[in-house]
Amino acid sequence: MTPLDKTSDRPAYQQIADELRYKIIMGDLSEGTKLPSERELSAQYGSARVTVRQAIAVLRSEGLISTEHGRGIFVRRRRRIRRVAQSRLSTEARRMDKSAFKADTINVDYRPSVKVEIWAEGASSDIAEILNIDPGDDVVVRDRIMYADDEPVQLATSYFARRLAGGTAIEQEDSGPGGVYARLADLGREPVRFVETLTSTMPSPDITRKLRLDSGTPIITIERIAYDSSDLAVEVNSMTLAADRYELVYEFHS
Amino acid sequence: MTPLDKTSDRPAYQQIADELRYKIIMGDLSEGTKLPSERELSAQYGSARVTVRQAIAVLRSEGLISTEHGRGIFVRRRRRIRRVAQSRLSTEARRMDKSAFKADTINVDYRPSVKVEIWAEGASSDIAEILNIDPGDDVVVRDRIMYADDEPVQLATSYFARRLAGGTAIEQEDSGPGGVYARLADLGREPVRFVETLTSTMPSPDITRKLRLDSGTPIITIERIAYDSSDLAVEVNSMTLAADRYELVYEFHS
DNA sequence: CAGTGGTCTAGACCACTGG
DNA sequence: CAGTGGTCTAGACCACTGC
Repeated sequence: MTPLDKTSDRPAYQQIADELRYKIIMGDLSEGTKLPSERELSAQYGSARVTVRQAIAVLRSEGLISTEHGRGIFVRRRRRIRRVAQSRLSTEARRMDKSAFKADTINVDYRPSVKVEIWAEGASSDIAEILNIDPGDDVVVRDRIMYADDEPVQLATSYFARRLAGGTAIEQEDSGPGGVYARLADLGREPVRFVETLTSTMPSPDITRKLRLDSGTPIITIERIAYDSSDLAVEVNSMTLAADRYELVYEFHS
Repeated sequence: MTPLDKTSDRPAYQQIADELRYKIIMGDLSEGTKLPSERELSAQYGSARVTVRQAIAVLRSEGLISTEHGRGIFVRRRRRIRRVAQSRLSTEARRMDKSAFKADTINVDYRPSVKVEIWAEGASSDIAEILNIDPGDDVVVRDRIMYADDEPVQLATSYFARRLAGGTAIEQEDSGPGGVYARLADLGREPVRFVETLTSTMPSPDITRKLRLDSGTPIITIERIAYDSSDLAVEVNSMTLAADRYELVYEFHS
């Protein structure tokens, strides 16, 4: 272990973070490895424990480590789920009766599961405008939490005009073979064009809790609008992904 | 101001963060507003300054505020650049002599600029495999920093087989009308298919410095491979975006 | 139970900003 | 210069984990 350079301008907590970061990136400290305790590090570096904690906070905010109360400090890293935008929503995929999310998880050997809640409510002005209905008109809301090996990895909330989806399997937890898009196709409103708008931010405490995020984990927010062949919007889907669990793939032509 | 609830399980620094977060989200504290100083907050809440600093660190890590040494604490928020994947790379866009990045920035009234560095080097095994050349064969590297109103918002590094790009304007800072893709088209290798793979993480200190990121700002990493009409890769482009400055749009068909 | 991380105090000094 | 955020100390007690 390199001792602190007291003459350096670089603050002690940064020097400590630098050294630990280097060891993690170089693989000296590999995934899952337990770091020395805060008190040990404090003694090793001859700094106050608060200073060591500052260094730990830096690395946690970079997503490199996670701390577990009463257990210790550990090096993080997890496999990502590969989400390929086009293939997952293809008509063929539906024929094979794979929901898009389940298809995503299979290629990395995760066991997928989904918890669904469904209700109807008056549409917000944003949603109403997109779905071409009047504000306050009822929409069917499908709210899902997606799990990989029982860990939550994605939240998704879809909105459909109730005028369209009411009385169909879209209002059921099990939306039937091929999922909701197959049901829209049954209604002659098969979605054929999709527009996804992505942003990435740090999560609010609410999202952190729902997705059980470690600190230092951003979220990716995707707003997807699905259009039918008449270019009318049939679904609005607002998704929130744990960024450390996903890799997104888009393909397009010039 | 609500006083701290000493009986609550919720720690003091979280209660302080909660109240300030609420005011920011509700708009009581609007963009750019200066917060009370740490010492003032410390007095107001009857807590040690370190505790107030902990609350401030929470909000900073959520991207809600930024601190400026010697000046104060301010509410953050900035407009995003809308990056539409397909239209920006269309043949028409090239005909209009708009580089993709400049087109992105115009729609939000930013003044775009780009700093370019070019060199040749032996290809890494990853790059070589994609570009279908031997490892160590020379590649032309175009390294760019993109600015919006003189603030860096994106880093991008493109790789081309030197066998292909050598001696062309691709090796020049100014790659000519329509940019490098037009030059590839001149060579009969026009890129027609693009695959973008996205991830989002927290930045390393190096990236934080280069993009002058506030803490609490994730980055989006995009790896793009461009293929010609024979489905051969002609360019590998590795991009790093300041996530708080961007909104990405993808459109596709089922 | 011992050992871990989580929270908190009451100070101190430094470095930067702006009048 | 006064006021700001940045760093640091040397303690203290709490809450959780696992033997």
